[in-house]
Amino acid sequence: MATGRNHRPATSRSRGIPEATVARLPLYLRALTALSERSVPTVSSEELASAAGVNSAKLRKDFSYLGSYGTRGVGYDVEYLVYQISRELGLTQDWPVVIVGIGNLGAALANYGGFASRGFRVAALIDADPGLAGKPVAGIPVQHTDELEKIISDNGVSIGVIATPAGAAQQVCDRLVAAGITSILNFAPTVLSVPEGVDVRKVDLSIELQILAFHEQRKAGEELGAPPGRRPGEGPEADTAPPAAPPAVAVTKRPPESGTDGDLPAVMPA
Amino acid sequence: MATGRNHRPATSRSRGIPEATVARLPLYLRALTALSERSVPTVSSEELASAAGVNSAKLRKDFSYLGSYGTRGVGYDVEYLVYQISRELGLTQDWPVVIVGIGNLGAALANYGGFASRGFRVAALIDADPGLAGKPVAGIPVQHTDELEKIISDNGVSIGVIATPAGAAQQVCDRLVAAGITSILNFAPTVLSVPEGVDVRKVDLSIELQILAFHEQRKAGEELGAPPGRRPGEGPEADTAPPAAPPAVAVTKRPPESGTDGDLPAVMPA
DNA sequence: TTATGTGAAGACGTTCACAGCT
DNA sequence: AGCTGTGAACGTCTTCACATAA
Repeated sequence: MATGRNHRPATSRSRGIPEATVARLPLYLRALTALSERSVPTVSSEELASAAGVNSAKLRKDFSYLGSYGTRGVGYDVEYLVYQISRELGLTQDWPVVIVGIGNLGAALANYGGFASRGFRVAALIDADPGLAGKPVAGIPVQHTDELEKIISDNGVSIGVIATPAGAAQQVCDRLVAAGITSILNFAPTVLSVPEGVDVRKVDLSIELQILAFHEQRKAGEELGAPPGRRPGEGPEADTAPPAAPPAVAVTKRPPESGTDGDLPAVMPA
Repeated sequence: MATGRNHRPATSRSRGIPEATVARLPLYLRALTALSERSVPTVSSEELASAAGVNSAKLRKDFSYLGSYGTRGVGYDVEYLVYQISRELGLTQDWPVVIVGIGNLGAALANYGGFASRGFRVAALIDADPGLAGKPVAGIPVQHTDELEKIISDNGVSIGVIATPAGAAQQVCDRLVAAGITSILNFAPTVLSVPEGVDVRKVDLSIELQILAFHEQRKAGEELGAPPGRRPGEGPEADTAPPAAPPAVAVTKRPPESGTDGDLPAVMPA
């Protein structure tokens, strides 16, 4: 997943819903919402599972953690399930959200339809660039970073989205946390450190691509009838026997490590 | 995760690297690259783990799948590890990527620094809007969807990024796959169906926020000294005893399901 | 008869704790 | 003396298969 935890040992508390299940509830909810809009009254675990892209046993097990909301021999009532899952996820209440860092990505997030439609409300857009201040993005005027603390406390915001460059992320994070935010969605390619009790999830483009590249590489290898598990690449690789010893300055071949630029999300400074 | 699988039973092939480990390699790589830029020659599992935000036992176990690249009593050679991980991930080769759907999000992706810096090269930007055709985004001219197949085969592209609205995603996906793409990173909030052998990973904003909301809701409950596992909300909830029976049209209270708009990424049509 | 709900089995992932090198 | 590498223990997630209910 393009994704980070930050919790107590997962299935922590006695009647707690497993983390893996929580992560799938939004998927079910989306599929159910689509059915609801088509006025489909009931759905079987098989049908719903296929719409959500999981298998039906998993789906039934997931739902069993929420309670017994189905009817044997029939299936699940769509409207009822939509409501139960929404409530379980906390979407029956309103969640004001602030987005910090209004570059291309921040603007994309601000415009994101899925926000408004599910209990989330963009309460404010914040950027460090004074030139942006006052300019509306997605109909919401951008405010300057100086206002951050005030905005958060005035609006009772508890969820923050960080879409700044990597270099600014930890600092922004600290201010958000100090201002009372307890859940953070981080788009900057950095590991954020936060105090106990604050949740961080990360979305990291570059990581996702690298994972794809890994599998892509394997595919290319298998095509050529390579022995299982090892792609052909440039020889027997992790050469069973320990490498000729970690050389002081590598067996390199790598390009000169492409400057300092590193990994930044596409944004203006914030 | 913000993230989806699509593989054979995970640790499939005999000497295969566990999926969970693969997902962490990019994290280690980033931390190592930072050390490399600061010319740090070696690093211990403890230090590196802390920089990557994992614990050291996990990191050592992960590395053990790659081979024995460390030196007991000393630690790991930074440059050497950077190279080994890069190679394992397939980043020593060049991966041309196409981005389909050049709205705010697509533009953000095109500008993303992390792309270029790690073996990925934006080979083309594609959008369905004829008005965009020819206009440069991040220095690359946008091309029309009609050219999709040609672009992919001419450039030998095997990785595609979908940043279109949900409605267009499956169709774009089908064309990408037909044109020969075997790895897809999907930003559209839809379940894509693809043939065997094609990898899909998804990044889904709305899902991440919903997961945060779930935990946020729990926190709010616990503060008030609620019994473990159940937030106070609006009564004893999944009321232990089966619900008064799945009512035909729900116990509702839900708002009128906020239009049809649903969940779209913030983009222009593509 | 049909489809849910769930124990039990199995696969996978993480953590522990220490043997083995340097 | 110090830190890696890894079996073994443990926990979590998935899948199976069937009893249970409509």
